[in-house]
Amino acid sequence: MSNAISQEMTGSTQEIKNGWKPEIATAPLYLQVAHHLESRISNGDFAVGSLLPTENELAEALGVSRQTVRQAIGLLRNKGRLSARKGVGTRVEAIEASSGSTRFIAHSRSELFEIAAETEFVIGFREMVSAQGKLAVDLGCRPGRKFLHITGVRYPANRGKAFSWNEVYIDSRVAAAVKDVTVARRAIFHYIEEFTGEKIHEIQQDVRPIAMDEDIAEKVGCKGGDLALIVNRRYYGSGRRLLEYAFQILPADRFTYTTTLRAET
Amino acid sequence: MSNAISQEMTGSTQEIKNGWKPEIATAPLYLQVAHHLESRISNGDFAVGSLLPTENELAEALGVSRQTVRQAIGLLRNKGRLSARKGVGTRVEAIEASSGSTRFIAHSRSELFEIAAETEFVIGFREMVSAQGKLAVDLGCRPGRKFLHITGVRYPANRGKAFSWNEVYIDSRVAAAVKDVTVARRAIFHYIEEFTGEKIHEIQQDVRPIAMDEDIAEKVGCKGGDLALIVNRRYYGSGRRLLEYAFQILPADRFTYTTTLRAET
DNA sequence: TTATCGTATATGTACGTACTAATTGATTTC
DNA sequence: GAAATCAATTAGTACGTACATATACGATAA
Repeated sequence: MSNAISQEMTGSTQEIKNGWKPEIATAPLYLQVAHHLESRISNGDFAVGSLLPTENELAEALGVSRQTVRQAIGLLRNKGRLSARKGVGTRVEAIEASSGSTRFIAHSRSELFEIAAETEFVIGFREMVSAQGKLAVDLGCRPGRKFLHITGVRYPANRGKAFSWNEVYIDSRVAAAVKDVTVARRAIFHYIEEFTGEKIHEIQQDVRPIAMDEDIAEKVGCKGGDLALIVNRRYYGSGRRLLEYAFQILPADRFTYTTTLRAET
Repeated sequence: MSNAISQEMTGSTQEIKNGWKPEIATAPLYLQVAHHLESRISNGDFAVGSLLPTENELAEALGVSRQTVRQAIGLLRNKGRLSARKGVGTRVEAIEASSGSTRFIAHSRSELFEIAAETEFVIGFREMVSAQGKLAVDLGCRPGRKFLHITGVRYPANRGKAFSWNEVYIDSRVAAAVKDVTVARRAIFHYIEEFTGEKIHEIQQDVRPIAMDEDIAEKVGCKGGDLALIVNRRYYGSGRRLLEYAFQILPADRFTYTTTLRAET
């Protein structure tokens, strides 16, 4: 054992470069390394377009094995933050902010967190409902199950122009998780995870075009009949129990759904 | 060295279970294992919902290390074919064919291959064009660059109802790759890769809603003004050279864009 | 009968080594 | 000067080990 954690524990005063110091056994090491690298990138410590230190250098500097560094780099490559080429090195990539329309539809669970953190969901209405008919079908449950129904508008964190209309259905068993929330600054399912201690393992998301409804259009500042995207999400806990169902309506002229597909190797 | 490749080379007649035998050093081992597992899944050899043999069993049966098996399983987990739980095992997951509307928008490079293989792109029109104005902007190149412009309709492999209108722009330097193609049964960028020997490393894709144009509507069998999704794709070779730009228009009532977001751990 | 406590088993994490292969840049050669 | 060659560098692949941790199940005790 020669990594920085044990050094920390044995009271060694040797300082790891750039002030990094591993946590005390919360997250796995490769995740800590990934977060560390990510923050140093957004710090500008590793410039976009430049090459990262080599895997061996990083491993030595952070006091972990090269495998662990590779695992961390692998995560960031999946997210598009890094790209690697054999014989060359690992390059810091720009986060594509493709032409004007910002990315506000998530491609991963962690991105949902980030988006939610940058926005505010102002809850305007809430009631308990019993799933019947189309709703029961949408929720994939038998009629009669109780859900907390919440509606509201999502704003950028700085309270600019509203950008989406949101409706959320939460399983009554976990609805207490949001009973005191009037303005959500985190993802709703984050509240649920915190409340139950259980992790949302899977989120199924689908995107469809619709024509904007008259009164929803008014709430998000556009005209009825305008083109929009509706994003449906189903949140499943362990054993594929549906804990939350939500949909979101985004004006099409403001938002585009962008993805980057990469070669595996 | 005790894996099945070396056994093969030394002429050992020992037969690996289920007729698997590694190739002679073309693809990396973990990819071969991944493909092997995938084909056995679609064979029904590993039933959906059941647990795979343990990593150690697979490693021994295939004559590779557990690490290699894990790498292969990791790929298939990313694709959603498998899911693993600590202390339990690795489960074969169903490919979600969510309620009626088939998935015809790719989420990964390999999925583009698969979709293209299941469909036919019937080319109806082709000409050389010089990028000007909006096209130059869409293509992100300076005006005057030459492209081969191809348009046509994409059908299911069995030649049922048309399902999308397609337009493709190919960099003139590689346009020869498709000069003899009138019906494409593979992805266009696959022809380009074959022609140049260079791999398309990155594909950027964005999805937006539009109202269906009158004459395009006619070609895919729906009405003008109907809701549709337009999928733009930019194909980049090494050094982010744009080699191909394409867009595709899909009737909204037939197709939904579905994604599954999973927890990292 | 119910609750609790091991124990076995599975994946997850982390380390190590060794070698392969793509790329770059300097050097040599024509 | 241009082309071929070689050496150094860097990520990729593949193997090994060991231990951590979540889960299921059976044995035991209340």
